[in-house]
This record gives sequence, C-alpha cells and structure tokens, in this order.
Amino acid sequence: MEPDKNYHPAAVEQKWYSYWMEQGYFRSVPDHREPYTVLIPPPNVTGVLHMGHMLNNTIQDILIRKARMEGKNACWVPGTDHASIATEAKVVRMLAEQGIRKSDLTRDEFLGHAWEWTHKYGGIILEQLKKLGASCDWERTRFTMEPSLYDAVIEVFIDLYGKGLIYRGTRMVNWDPVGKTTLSDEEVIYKQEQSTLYYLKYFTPDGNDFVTIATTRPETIMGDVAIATSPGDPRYASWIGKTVLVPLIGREIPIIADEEVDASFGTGCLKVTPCHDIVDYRIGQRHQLPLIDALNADGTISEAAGIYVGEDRFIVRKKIAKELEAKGHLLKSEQVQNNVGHSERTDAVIEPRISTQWFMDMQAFMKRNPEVLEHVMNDTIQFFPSKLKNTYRHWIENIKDWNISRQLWWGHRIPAWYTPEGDFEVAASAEDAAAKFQARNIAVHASELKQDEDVLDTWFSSWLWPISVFDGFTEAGKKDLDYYYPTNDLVTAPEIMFFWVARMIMAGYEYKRELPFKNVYYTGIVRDKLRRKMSKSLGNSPDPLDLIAQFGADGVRMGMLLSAPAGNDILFDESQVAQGRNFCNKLWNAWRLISGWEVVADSTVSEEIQKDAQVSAAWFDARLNAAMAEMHEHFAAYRLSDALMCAYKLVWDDFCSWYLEMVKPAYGSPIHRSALEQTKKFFDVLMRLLHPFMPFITEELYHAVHEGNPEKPCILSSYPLPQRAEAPSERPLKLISEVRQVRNSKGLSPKESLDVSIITTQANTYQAFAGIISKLANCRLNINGEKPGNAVVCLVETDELHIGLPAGLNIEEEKAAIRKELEYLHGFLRSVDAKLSNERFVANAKGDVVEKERQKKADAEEKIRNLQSNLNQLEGQ
RNA sequence: GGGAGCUUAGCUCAGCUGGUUCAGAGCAUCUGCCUUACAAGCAGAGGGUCGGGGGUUCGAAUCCCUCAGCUCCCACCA
Repeated sequence: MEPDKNYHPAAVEQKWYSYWMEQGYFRSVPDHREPYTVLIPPPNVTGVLHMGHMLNNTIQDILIRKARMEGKNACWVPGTDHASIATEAKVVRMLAEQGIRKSDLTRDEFLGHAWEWTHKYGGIILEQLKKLGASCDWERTRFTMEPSLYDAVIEVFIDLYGKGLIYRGTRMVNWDPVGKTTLSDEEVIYKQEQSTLYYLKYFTPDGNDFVTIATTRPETIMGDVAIATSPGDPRYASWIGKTVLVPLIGREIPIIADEEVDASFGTGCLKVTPCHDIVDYRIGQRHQLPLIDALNADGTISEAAGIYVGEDRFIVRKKIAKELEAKGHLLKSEQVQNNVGHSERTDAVIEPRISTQWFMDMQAFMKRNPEVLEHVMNDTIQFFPSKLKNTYRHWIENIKDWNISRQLWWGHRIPAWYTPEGDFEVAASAEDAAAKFQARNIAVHASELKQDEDVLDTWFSSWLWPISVFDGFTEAGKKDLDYYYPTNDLVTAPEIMFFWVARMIMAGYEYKRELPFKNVYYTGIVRDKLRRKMSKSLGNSPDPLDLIAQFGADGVRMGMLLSAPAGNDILFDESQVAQGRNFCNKLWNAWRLISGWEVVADSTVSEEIQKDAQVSAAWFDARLNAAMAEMHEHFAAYRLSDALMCAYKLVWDDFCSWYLEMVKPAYGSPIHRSALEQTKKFFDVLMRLLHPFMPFITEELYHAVHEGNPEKPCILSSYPLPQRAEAPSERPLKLISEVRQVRNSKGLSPKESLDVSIITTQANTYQAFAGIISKLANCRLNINGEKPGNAVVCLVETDELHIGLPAGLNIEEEKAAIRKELEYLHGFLRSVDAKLSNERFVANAKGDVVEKERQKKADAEEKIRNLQSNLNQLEGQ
C-alpha cells in the first residue's frame, strides 16, 4: 500500500517510543564499553515542561543518541528536584485554596501534604519529556528528596561542618517576607524601579535647628539609631556629637561621622538603621549602636517600632510620608531610579535582616579546592561558549559565604541538635548528638534535644547530583560511580551557572578530587520573536505538547535546534517548527518515491542507464562524505545547529533535488536492482545521520528501508563516519543550472528540448554526466562539437557553454550581457594583476596564496578570451 | 560603578590564527511552474560599500584606536 502523501507523526512516535522502552534500549549498566554520561538538570518536581526544557533536553538527547550509536555505553540519568522554596510556596497556595493555613499545621502534617502533592504532580514533567523522545534511562530516575539522596546531603553537611567549612552565625542576610525565609545572594534579583526619595528633617531636641537626610524608606525611621555624616564634610562638622530626634517617635539619637558615608549623595547625611541596611549595619557595629528591628518577619511593622504596628511596610511607607509632611518633617521629595532586590521565587521585595543562619565559608572552601577555578580556566572543564569562563572567574574570585539555611519545611532538615540551653551539636541523629555532648561533658539525653527547624537550600542538594544520582556516597553506589564519573556533558542554562554548575564543580573536587563533567554546554534563553523571554506570566510561551501534537516531536526538535547555537538566545517562531515538520515530510516523500519504484534485473536495462546511475552514485557518495566530515567537525565543537543544517542541506539539496532526480527512472519505467540497492544504502546512511536529531521518523524509515527487519534498529545502528574525501566534480551540475537559468529567463518551457554545446578541456567529466545532463536539463549535449546557431553564450567555470534557442535570439541583448560580463572580468583581472605585479605581495604572501592568485589570473584570462571571441562572432553577424 | 560580549541581506546567524570571485547560509521576498515523491513542493532570481571614523598592512568583515548603539553578568549610594 502506498504511504500517505504527508507524514503523520503521532502514531509513529507512540509506536517507536514504546518499542524502545520495551526493548530496554535506554537502559545503561556498567560494562566493558566506554561510558558516555549525561545528567539531566533536574527540573522542579512539580513543574511542567516549558520551551526552555524542550531546547535543553533536545540537545541532551542528541548527544546521548549519537554517543549510543557510536558504540558507547550511553547513560542519561533523569530526575527531579524537590525545589524547596518553589514547591513549598505551591503547596502553601494549594492549602490556602482549601482554607488551610500552614501555621495551623504541624511540620509532619505539612510534609504529608507536600509529599501527597509531589506524588500527584511529581514526574509529570518526566512523562512530558518522553513525548519529546528523550532516551533517558528511566530506571535510574532520581529525586533529590528520596532517602539515599537525602542521606547524602546530611552526610555532606556533617562532613563540612566537621571540616570547619560550615558555621552558624548571625549576619545580615536576605529575607523574603512572603516566603518567610532567608535567601542566598544568588536568589536575589535586582530590578530597576522608580522610587520616591524623601528629604526629612530631624530636629534638635530644642526644636530650633535640624539636619536633613534623604531616604527611600521612611517606614524604617523607627529603627533609626543615629545620623551619620562623612568625617570630612564641613557642612556637618559642628554637628558631630550633638543629637537630634527621630521624627514622629521623638527618640534622641546621636550624630556621628563614618567613612562609609558618601558626602556627595543626597544631603550628605545618612540615617543609620542597622537592622534594615547592610551599610547601616556596619556603621552600627563600628559605633556600638543599638539594634532596633522595626519590621516583623512578614514585612509588617514590629512592636519595637512603636507606631503603625502590624501594618504592611509598603502601606506604612505612604502613610508615614503623609504624616511626616503634615507634621513639618518633609522638606521635599523627588523621583529616583534605584535597584530593588526581589526574591527569585516569590518576587517579594527583599529585606536585609539580621539573623542567625548557617553558612558555608566559601573562601576557605576555595583555598582547599583551587581546581574549581583553575580547571575551568585551563579548559580541563570546557565551557561552550568559552566566553562564559570570564563570568565564572569573576564570581569565584569574589565569592562570599553561602547562606545555606532556609526557614522552610520542605527540604533536607539541618542535622543540628540543640539542648534546652541552646547549645548545639551537628550529628545525623539525636543519639549521635547526645554522644557528642557527652564527649564535651554536657549531660543531655537524646530525647531532650531538639533538631534545628530549618532546612537546607535546594542547591545544597543539587550540587551533589553528579555523585548522589549514583548513590556515590554509599558503598553500594561505588561501582556505578567509578564507571560513570566523571560524566561527559552537562547541558544547562547560563543563569544557573553560579547556583548549580559552579557548586557541582566544587562538590566534585571536594568529594571526588575530580571534575564532575568534562564539558558544559550553555544553552540560550528561549525568547519570542520580539526578544521577550518566554514566560507563563507574559503568556507568550506555546505549550510544548501542543506543538508536538501539531508539528510532531521531530519537527519541534528540529525547529528548536535550527537557530540555537550554544550560548545564543533562541528566538522562537512557529515557522521554524514548521520548517522541521516540512523536513520530515521531505524525508517521508523521498522514501515514498524510492519505495514506489518497480525493480527489474540489471540485465534488462541499457548500459547507459546503468552507467548514469553509477555516476550519480559516485557523485552523491562524494557529497555525502564531505557532509559527514563537516558534521563531524561541527559536533566536535558542539555546533549542533550547524551539524543539523549540514544534514538538512545534504538531504534536501544533494539527495532529493540532485541525486534522486538523477536516478529517477523515466515515467512508467522500472529501476534496475543495483541502482535501487545503492539508493537504499544512501537512504540508510541518511537516516542514521539524522537519527540523533529526529529519532522517530528516522526509526520509522530505517525500518522501512530494511523492509521492516533491520539487523538492529536505527537507535542502535552505527553512526556513519566519512570514508573518503575527494571532491566531486560540480561542473556538470553547474551546466545544468545554467541551462535551467537561461530557460527560465527566456521564458522557455522545461518541456522544450534544447541544443547545447560545451567547449571544454575536460570532455571526460561532461561525457560521464552526458545522460544525466540531458535528462535534468532536457537538452541534447554536444561536447566540443559544433556550436548551435542562435545561441546564448555563458561560462561554466572557464568552459564556454552555448545554449541554442528555438527562435528569437535578441543579439543586442546577448552582446550587452557578454560585454557586461567582460567588463567585470577585466576589472577582476586588473585587481589580480595589481596584486601580482606588487613585489611586496609576491615577496610577503605565502606561496600557495600567490599560486592561487596566478591561477585566478589564468582563469580570468581564459574566460575573457572565450567570451571575447564569441562577442566578436556575434558582432560579425 | 566594574566586567564581558555584540553590531554582516528584510529576519536569525556563520565567517577559525588577515589572502580561494570573500561577502556566505537558513528563513522570508520576487518570477515561472498543479513536471508522474512532496504546492508543507519544483526550477530560477533579486538583496549587504560587513555600525561610523581613523590606523597598521602589499592586502582588513577579520588586527589596533576611537565614537555611537545594543545585550548580558557582577556590585548596589542611603
């Protein structure tokens, strides 16, 4: 039965994915082969697939499938991340919809809900990846909160604490008042905003005089403990040591001088609010100022503030500004641009807050592990694109301590245990902790100890991913870890370079004394046509599954990849996906053509036809090998889009437009067996070349070309390698194009056969293609014979081509065309001559460059001779 | 404020250490075709003084300087 005119992906995708799964082709266990390992950047367990995932996982799948076909033991480990703050926020919201408040639940009750949620929605995203064709070893699916990975996190925490690299301390940290947790510096996103800068008068106790300060945060004045000026500022020299009253609350505060105040900003006078600003905090410490925390954890005004207690900070900002104005404290206000930190997850405006938290001492850590920087800079770990090395270096060189504790419940609970007196020990269990207290002569029973309420930053588990997915911290996982670690390629987004990539490298050197992966491929951000980042809130992101349904997984994969060189943003447009779909159709129809050919024995076909087929095959084979060599280079440099484009052109132009047209039998005629076999062999190679990019349709057609029974399926077949490297002669094809062009420009029908003559020194080249030329250009070719009358003259390289027209040659037009061409050639020749007659060029340029120039000169001269003689002839007519 | 990078055809981008007619590709556009695999197709075509200026060189899209514009990262002045 003849296949449908269009390729219908849905059924094909379903069929082959099930087949691959049933056969266990994605499964990897250690064996004698070279391993090739990729770890998925674990998506949030409750997330859904977005375009970024599509791009990212398409790339990983291409790498994995290619490695598998190269005979490596390809292992792609999938999994999900518990995404502490993001998931907890989602669960809190879900509970709120049911009228349940987190604060009314015990920790265990809340975790029960969270696990329920995780089981219900977790893994949806992994199912979606299957639709894309992802060939992960699903038996290896891991989750950062499952027991083994949980234990690894705890073990590492205890270990690092023991090494003195983790400490508990009181610092000014980033506080998210919506998530009610601290955040690391990396989780704070600064956005430029329009704010009001208020100029406030702080009066002296007698009310006779005042200083003016400028602030964007009037709601924090209740936390003011001093006014600071720059030490050298003459305007305020006489004020130092005096006091003023905080407006509205009337607290008397001193005026001090501190180096950190910039005399040129605002009024040169700074209100010092140590609890709500990092600079103020430092000033406060230097001057032993008291701490007055005017804000609660949820961003409302605290008891300590005395006024507006319990009201939200932003509402108070407006109210207090009005009150200050009414009471004569507002000198003026102006609009300013400033950067305001927001929580990456909840988007809440971050409050600097003094808090006791757990930190990792990054300076000390980096001293222990200098390879973390060195091995990226010297390309032991290669970054693609390499320009991101600089960004990495800058971050590492300016690294600050990592706040790793979060005031959340969904996560790895910090293994610290407190006595009723507040003393603590770090240990895996209360019993271990009690023993440690014992050793310090502190008598305490395990049951009296209370575990730290906080959990660890999500990234404190993710950074162990390359080790923990293999259970690498346990004895049982040693075999897998030894085999698969270090992994090969990591494919991820540049925005998590600090969060994740850098920290995996750190964990790798700390725990394995070795890199976690050899190459890091940074994908770009998927944007829409207007360069806007695709996001749910903008509503500009298509649903990936809808796209797959509409265009097919292969089409979508190709569309994603076509314009996605490493590190470049990809501007997503449905037309690219349509191009991918069209390409699938092209492949489908190429096969439809081949499969429809009626085959006969070679002996029943003329020798000419057999010879034409051989010439065609030799020509395509050369192109094929050239393309494979080029693809090989692209792959080596991780230029996957270029590799795909190369295959695309090979298939569409060289195979379909040229080769198939060359060997296609005349209408109603059969094809001889050896030509068909050769064509199928080519098709087989093309399917294998394309398989990593477009796994479904290639598997389908690979089976078809092997009559449903290939030795191995395409997914396990070998990846084709170039065998030889001679360039095919392109002159005959150029001749065909010339004839077609002339035909086109003269408005001649393709059905009208033309007389064509070529004057050449390479008669054999054309002779070999004679049959093909006459078929594809619909002409009678005469080599070095009599020129047709009434002919258009043009050049194929240096050869003269005469194309006889049926009638109506406009001689003046032809003369003009030839003169124009001559003019160009003379100009070109002059420039070449100028070079060659320049002694310095001949003396300085490399030999082969000079030789090429000489060849150019000779060619140009020959062309000019040929054209000139024809022009002369025309003029004689 | 510090750093990195970018500017080549209408759009998205290749052009490695200067030297093939080097000014390219894909898409889009235009012309002609329902030619017996595919109109989601076929055969052709047009389109850019490589952001501006200067310099080095026998020779510059490529190296240097400078100006302009854009992007990203880091810091975060109340």
